[in-house]
Amino acid sequence: MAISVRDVAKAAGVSVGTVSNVLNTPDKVANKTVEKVQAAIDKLGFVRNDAARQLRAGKSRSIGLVVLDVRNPFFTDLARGAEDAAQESNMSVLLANSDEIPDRELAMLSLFEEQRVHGVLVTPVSDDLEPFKKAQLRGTPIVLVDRKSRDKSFSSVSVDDVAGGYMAAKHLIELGRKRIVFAGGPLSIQQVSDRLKGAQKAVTEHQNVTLEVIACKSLTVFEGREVGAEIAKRPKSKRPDAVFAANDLVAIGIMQVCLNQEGLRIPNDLSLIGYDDISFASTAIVALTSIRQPTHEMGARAVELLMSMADETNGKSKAKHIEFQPELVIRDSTVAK
Amino acid sequence: MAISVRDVAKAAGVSVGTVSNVLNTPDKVANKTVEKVQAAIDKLGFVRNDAARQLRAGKSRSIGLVVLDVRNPFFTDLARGAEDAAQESNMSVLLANSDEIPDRELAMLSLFEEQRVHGVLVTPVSDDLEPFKKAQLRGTPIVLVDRKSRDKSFSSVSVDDVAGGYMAAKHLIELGRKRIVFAGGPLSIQQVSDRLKGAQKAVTEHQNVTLEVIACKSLTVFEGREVGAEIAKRPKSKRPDAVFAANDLVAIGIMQVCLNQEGLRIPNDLSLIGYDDISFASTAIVALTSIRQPTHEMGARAVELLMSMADETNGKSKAKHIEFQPELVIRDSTVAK
DNA sequence: ATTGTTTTCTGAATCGTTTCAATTTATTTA
DNA sequence: TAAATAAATTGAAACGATTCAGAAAACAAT
Repeated sequence: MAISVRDVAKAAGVSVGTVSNVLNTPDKVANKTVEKVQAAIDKLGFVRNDAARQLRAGKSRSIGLVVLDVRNPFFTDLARGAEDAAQESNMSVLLANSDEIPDRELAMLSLFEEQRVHGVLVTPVSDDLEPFKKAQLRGTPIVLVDRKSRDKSFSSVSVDDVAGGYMAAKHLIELGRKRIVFAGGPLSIQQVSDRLKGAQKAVTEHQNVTLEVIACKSLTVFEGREVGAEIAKRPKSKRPDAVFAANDLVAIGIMQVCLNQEGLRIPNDLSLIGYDDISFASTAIVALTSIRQPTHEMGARAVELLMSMADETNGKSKAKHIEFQPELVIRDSTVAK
Repeated sequence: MAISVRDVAKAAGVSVGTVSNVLNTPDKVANKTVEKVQAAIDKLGFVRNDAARQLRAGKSRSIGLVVLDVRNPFFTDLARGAEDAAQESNMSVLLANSDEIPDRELAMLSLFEEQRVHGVLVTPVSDDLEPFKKAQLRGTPIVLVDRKSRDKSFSSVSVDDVAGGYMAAKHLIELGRKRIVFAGGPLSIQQVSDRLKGAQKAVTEHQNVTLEVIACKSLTVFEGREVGAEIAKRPKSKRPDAVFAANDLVAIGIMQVCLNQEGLRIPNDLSLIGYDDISFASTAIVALTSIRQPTHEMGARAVELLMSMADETNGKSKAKHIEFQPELVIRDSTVAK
C-alpha cells in the first residue's frame, strides 16, 4: 500500500541500498544519483518508515524524560535544556509526566523501554528505584535528574538542595524573622526533605528561631493556597513572620491568598521565599525571592551524561555525579523596595 | 543480545507464535501455558520490541498532537482531554509544540508521519495547510483543533470564536465601557482574528463605543506585560476603560503591570476580560472574567473524530465538523464584588 | 473404537529499512 | 595501454514481533 524504498528504487532505476544511502549518507553517493533518487522520492511522496529503521538499528533516536509535573515551568525549562542538548546528537526527547504517581512512573518507564530509547532521565517520585535498576541492567541507561543518587548504581545531575534550604532559612533569619514556616510536601520527595533539612540546620544555629512544618500533598499553586488559608486564618500571635515554600508554585499560592483575601502585607507582615526561581517568580504580584537552580543546564548536562553512558560499550562503567550549587535571588517578597 | 520472543519460546518450551499470543490475546491460550510463558518472561526479563511490532502492524499506537504553546494551560488541558479519550482505545498521545513557528510545525508533522501515527491533531500556526493536505492524502488523517477548517478537506473541532469575541465585547459595553482595547496577536492565527471580528461586530452595534487594537507578537504573559505598560503609561484621557485580551495569559500580564506598577484599580479604572478560562484565571490577583471553552471535551472529541476517520477503510469520507459554543464567566475583573 | 468438533499450538512468511561483502565503474599511476 | 586504486553501486541477509493456514491434542458424540 504505502510507498517503500523498493518502489523508490524501481522508479529511480537504482538498487534499494542506494536509496538507503541517499537517505542516510548522501556523501557516499554520486551527485546525479542523489538527484535522481530525490526526484523519485518527491514524485512518489515516499515517507520513511521509522519502525523499520529502528528495528534494524536496534535503538531509537529518542531519550525518555519522566518529570513530576509538566505544568511546573521548572520542569519545562529543564526539558528544554534536555531537548537542546539532544539536538546536538540529533536525538529527540519524549516528555512524560508521572503526576507524582508511582504507577504512572512505572508505566512510562515500560513504554520507553519497549521503544528502545537511548536512555531515560527521571525525577523519581519515591525511593524505590528497583525497576529503574532492572531497566539499567537490561541495557537502558538511567540518569536521575534534580535528585542525587544515594544508591551508587545511578548517575545523577542534581543541585545541593540541603545547601539551598540552608540559604533560604539563613536569609530569613538574617532579616530578623523568628517564627518560620516551611511549607511543602510530600516529604517522600527527596528534594522536599533535603530543603527542609537545610532549613533545620540554619535554624538550630540560632537562638529564638522556630521552624514549623506545614505539609502539603503536592507542590502546586492549589496546595499553596490551602497553606495560605491556614496561615491567614490564625490570630496574629500564632502567625509566622516568614514562610519558606518548597517551590515557587506553592509560594505563589500562599501569596495570592495572603495578599488578596487577608490583606497581609508582604514582606512587612510576612516574608516569603520560594524555590526554583521559575520565570513566573519575578513577575508575581510581589516579585518573589527564590533559590535559583541552573535548570536549563541541568537538563543539558543530564543528556550529555546519558549519551556518554550509552557510548560506553560495556555499559558497566562507574556512575557519575554532577552537583550544582544553588543561588539566592533576593526580590521584594523578603526585602521591600 | 537482547531477549527476544524466540528466547522466551525456547525457555518455556513453546513456539514463538504462542508467546505472541500470550502477549496479545491470552484468552486464546490455555491457562497453564500462559503461566509457563509468563514465568519465562519474568525470569529472562523480556521486554517487547515495539519497533518490530509496529513494523508488522503497519501502524503505531500513537496519535500526534501539535499545539501552539505547551506552556499555556489551555493546551495542556486540551492534551489531557485527548489523552483520556485515547486511552479508551488504548492509544497514547505524543505531544509536540510548534512554538508558533511554521518550520517547527512541519518538522513535527514529518516526525509523526515517519512514526506512522494513527493521525495528527493540530492547531495550525498559519493558513498554509498544504503539507497537512499531502499527509492526509498519504493516509494520515488530520483533525484541526480549536480552529474551524475553511478548507473543506479537513475535519475540525472548534469553538465559535466570533461568538466568543462578540460576547466579551458585548459584556464590556453593557457595563457602560466606551473605550475598548483589543490586545492580541499575531492576527495570522485564526483564533485571534475571529475573536477580534466578533468584538468589532458588537462595537458597531452601539454608538459612542470605540475599539482599538494593540497587537502583540505572541499570546504570552510576557507580551501581555508589554501591552500593560503601553496602556498604563498613557495619560488618563487617552487610556481605555476596558481591555479584551485574546487569551488569559495576555490578560494576566496586563493585570500584573496595571495593578502593581501603576496602581490602576481593576475593574474600577479598567475592566479586563480574557479568553480560555484557564484554571489560573480564577486564582489571579483579581479573579479574571473570561470566555470559557470546553477544553477537555474538545481534546476528547477530536480524538474520537480521528479514530472514526482512521477506521473508515477508504479514508475518503466527507470531513466532519464539531463546533462548540463558548460561555461567558463573569468574575471580579469586570464586576467588583 | 471411530468419527466429528473444538481448542490449542506450531512455524514459516512477512513487514520496510539498513548493512556490508561483493561487484561494477571510474580514476589514477606507471 | 595495462595495472592498480578508489568510488559507486548492488542485493541478499538481518532485525524481532505478528499472522494465519494447517497440524496436533483434547474432548464429545455415536
